[in-house]
Amino acid sequence: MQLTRERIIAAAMELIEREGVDAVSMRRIAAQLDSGVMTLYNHVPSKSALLEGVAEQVMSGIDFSLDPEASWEDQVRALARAFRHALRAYPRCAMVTVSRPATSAAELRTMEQALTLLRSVGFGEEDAVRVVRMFIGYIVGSLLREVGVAPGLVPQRPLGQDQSVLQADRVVGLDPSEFPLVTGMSAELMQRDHDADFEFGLNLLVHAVSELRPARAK
Amino acid sequence: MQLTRERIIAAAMELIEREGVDAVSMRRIAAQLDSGVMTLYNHVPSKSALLEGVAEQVMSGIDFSLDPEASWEDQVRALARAFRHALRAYPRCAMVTVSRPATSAAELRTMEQALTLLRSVGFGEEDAVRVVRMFIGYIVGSLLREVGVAPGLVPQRPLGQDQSVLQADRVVGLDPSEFPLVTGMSAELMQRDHDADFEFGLNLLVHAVSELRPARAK
DNA sequence: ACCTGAACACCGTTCAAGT
DNA sequence: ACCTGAACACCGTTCAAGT
Repeated sequence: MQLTRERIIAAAMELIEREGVDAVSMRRIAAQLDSGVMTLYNHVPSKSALLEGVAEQVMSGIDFSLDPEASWEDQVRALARAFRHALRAYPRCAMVTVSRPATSAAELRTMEQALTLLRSVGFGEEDAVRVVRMFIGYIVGSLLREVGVAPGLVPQRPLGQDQSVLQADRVVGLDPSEFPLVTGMSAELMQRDHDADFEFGLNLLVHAVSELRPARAK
Repeated sequence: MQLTRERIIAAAMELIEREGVDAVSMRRIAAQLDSGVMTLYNHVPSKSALLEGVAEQVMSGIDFSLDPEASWEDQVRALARAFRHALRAYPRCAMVTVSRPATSAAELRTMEQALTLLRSVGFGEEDAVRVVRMFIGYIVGSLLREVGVAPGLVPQRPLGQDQSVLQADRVVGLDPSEFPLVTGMSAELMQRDHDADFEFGLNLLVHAVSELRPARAK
């Protein structure tokens, strides 16, 4: 089968999801595709360009279809959920995506869509940008934690079977007198309904933003 | 001069800030400390343990001193700012920090402090955890973008002089008919007052959380 | 146009050996 | 207790050579 940029990106994404970014090497991808290492370079200029392709692939998974009948708050919610949904489809690839500058068309489309929505309901340029950034910050930050790589205690079953990740469950073993709440609430902290948590924060944000709007809208 | 864990971590942090995480290698750190590579392993068990040390160092920079006279909203704000402040002191090391599970005492202390504050003003266990996570999500997500590695358009002068980062300025060159707002607002999008942006979102969040509280407080 | 092996300048870490 | 060089099994990428 012919080697293509698409197949190479797909192989990289598979490998990232299965073993993590650190396991990705041009040599391993080539092996997986039954080709020589150097063959990859006929379709992809470098490893970092390949990872950029992965990022673009992840972001192109965002479903932008909005219900124009819905309230603008619901449209904001839908957009935020679509972003989150695309990232969650490939959690480890999503980490790669949010760890590099956004330059691809797929990434900019998200920004464009969000700005359009906010401008259309009366937000000024400056506030529109700030609100979008706040939502992106929240969505990305939540996902980082959820995937188990950010502050806030490691939350769930690890994605891989690496011991390095498994050992993260050691909230037990903390000094309860130093961390009474963390130890006492470890059940709360460890096993979470991430979707419910996300909706909780999303509602707070939408509510906050919705209170902000009328004051500035013409 | 004697080699110590502290000196090794400090050298790693310097290297990370100057050239980025990818430039960090045990060999380069050793060279910088005028020692053999293997000497490092007498003080640090592995490279990944070394990076965990970096993360702990970053998190230990959080200043937890709160004014007990202040309103709880102001205390929440102060805590959020202290977290952000510590991360911004070493932006590239902060990226390393938020990219790995939080297990160190310094990291857990942040969670403990935040939970204590929220519980003391009447939030239930579940809401306290959710609120803290929302703030962490926002702070971390904002910083990711601000440092220039997350979606939302590359914002500022790159930290290093690498061409790979410099080329990120190419919002010019986009098709204005496809991205009218992004291209039209590129000035807004590119040069930002990050502190003002952060305070903007922080205020919205605090306001949202403050509206949530009375409904549940006893 | 597409493929490729050899080679180069790097990695992290094990091990056996030094003081 | 602390240090270290050689060696091993890896990297990404250049280059010259093949079809």
